[in-house]
Amino acid sequence: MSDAPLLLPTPSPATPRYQQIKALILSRVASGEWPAEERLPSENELVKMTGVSRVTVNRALRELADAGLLTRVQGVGTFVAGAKPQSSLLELRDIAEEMAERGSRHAARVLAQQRLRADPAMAAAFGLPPGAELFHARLVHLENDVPVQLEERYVNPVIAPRFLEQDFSRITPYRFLTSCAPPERVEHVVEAGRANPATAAALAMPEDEPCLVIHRRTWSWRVVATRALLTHPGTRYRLGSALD
Amino acid sequence: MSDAPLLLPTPSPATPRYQQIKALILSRVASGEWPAEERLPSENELVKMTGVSRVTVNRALRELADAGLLTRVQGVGTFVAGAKPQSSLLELRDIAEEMAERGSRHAARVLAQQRLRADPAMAAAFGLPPGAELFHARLVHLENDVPVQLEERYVNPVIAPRFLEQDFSRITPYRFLTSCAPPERVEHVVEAGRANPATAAALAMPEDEPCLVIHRRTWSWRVVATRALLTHPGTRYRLGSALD
DNA sequence: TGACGAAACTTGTCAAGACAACCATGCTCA
DNA sequence: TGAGCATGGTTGTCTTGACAAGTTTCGTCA
Repeated sequence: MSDAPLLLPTPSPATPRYQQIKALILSRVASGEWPAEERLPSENELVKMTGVSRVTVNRALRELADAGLLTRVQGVGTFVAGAKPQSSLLELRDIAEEMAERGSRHAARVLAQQRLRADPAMAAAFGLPPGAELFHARLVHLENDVPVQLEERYVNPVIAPRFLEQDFSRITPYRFLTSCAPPERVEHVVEAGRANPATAAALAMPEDEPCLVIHRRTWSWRVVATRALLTHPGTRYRLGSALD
Repeated sequence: MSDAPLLLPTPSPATPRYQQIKALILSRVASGEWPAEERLPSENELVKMTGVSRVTVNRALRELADAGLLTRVQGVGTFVAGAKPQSSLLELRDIAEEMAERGSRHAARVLAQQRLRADPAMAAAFGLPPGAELFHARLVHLENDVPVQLEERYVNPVIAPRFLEQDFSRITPYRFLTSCAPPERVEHVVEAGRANPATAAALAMPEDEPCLVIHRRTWSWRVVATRALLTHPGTRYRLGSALD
């Protein structure tokens, strides 16, 4: 058993060892090598495998368990947490940040970015006259190359005049917009539906399968700043939210 | 310097020492002895004060910092985290108040109100040991005599010791609980499902019809205060809310 | 006076060893 | 056969000791 390649050869200056252990575990779980309910090697085995001390292995496993990825039972072992609500997707917080916290890679595919004129329903949602100009972007958020959210974003030009110049594969609309105007009020409507052909194609899911749509409006400076329709595959989703 | 009274004299069998350190810090912060922005004693000073090793002090401080109660700066020190800087984004509203604003009449039917022991999943949601005691209430909210929401409410007894004595046909659990402890953090999980027989009967809806379930956890004083499962008929629901 | 640098102090991390609490297994003994 | 116990393996926690990395302070030197 070669124990070298499991960790970076030299104590990498930037990332502590317990983080490397966490990344190691995460990668094996993500790759399917250790499926759900699988029992992990014991702490002592991981010590032999990685060459670090048991305290370090323990800290890595404990933090992953605190985060909900693992389940630990004293006297028995450590297990990959079952398929629970744990595919937390979108948040009130930045979706890219959330993924980063989970150790996932975020990417976004921009499908459209344009100005358009509000139809009566959209105009009413913004409190603007019908035909008023709005900005619009449509993008798909990917977690480790898997599509997890379709974002239809409508923006009041008054709030973010430079919205159309942004590169949303580099900065999420959420992040850009909150930098333009802090949201003072938020409204959410949750809707259970089924994927229409366009949605199914964007999210790489079968047509007519169940999905959840979050309608979100945010106000800034007393006017409706943006409206987002966030579509997720499946019947369950975590609306993260928000602390202090 | 007497170091004895700061910690329990004997290594208390149940609670580990790092937990005792955390409780010590928490109590001083809660009592106002260490106000916001105050600098805490250094790790080495806490070692002298408490008699435990620095690793143990470090773990206690690190976990409190992870929870957001403290701020740590390498080379400088540990500080009590400032007061809640910004507002909560998702405001919770009392369902009875919402109805009043709409000019509807609210009523509630209490189906159960009891104490129970947490199964492992519920215990995990609360961060309590399995078998811990919880309070529970099940009630149906009526809008103009029409059932609109089935509320399954689980409560951490520490937060609301008198929960079982309340008459929830007169005051909503939400209203009572927010009077006990202000929520500082909220988490929502949305789930689309179909009504099982019990739910259908409670909401006077056909069995197997679509419904939306909101799982809501709220934190107060850094612990999980309550968990609510709110079931609504239909495929659309306005989560509400709010402001600064 | 001003710039530089050493020293002290802080937090961040890791190692090695130890004991306790808990669980599963298998063995012994009635 | 069945109950009870010993044993080994697992996680949970703690201590001592150490080094690294960051900040502040203050003294020294130009």
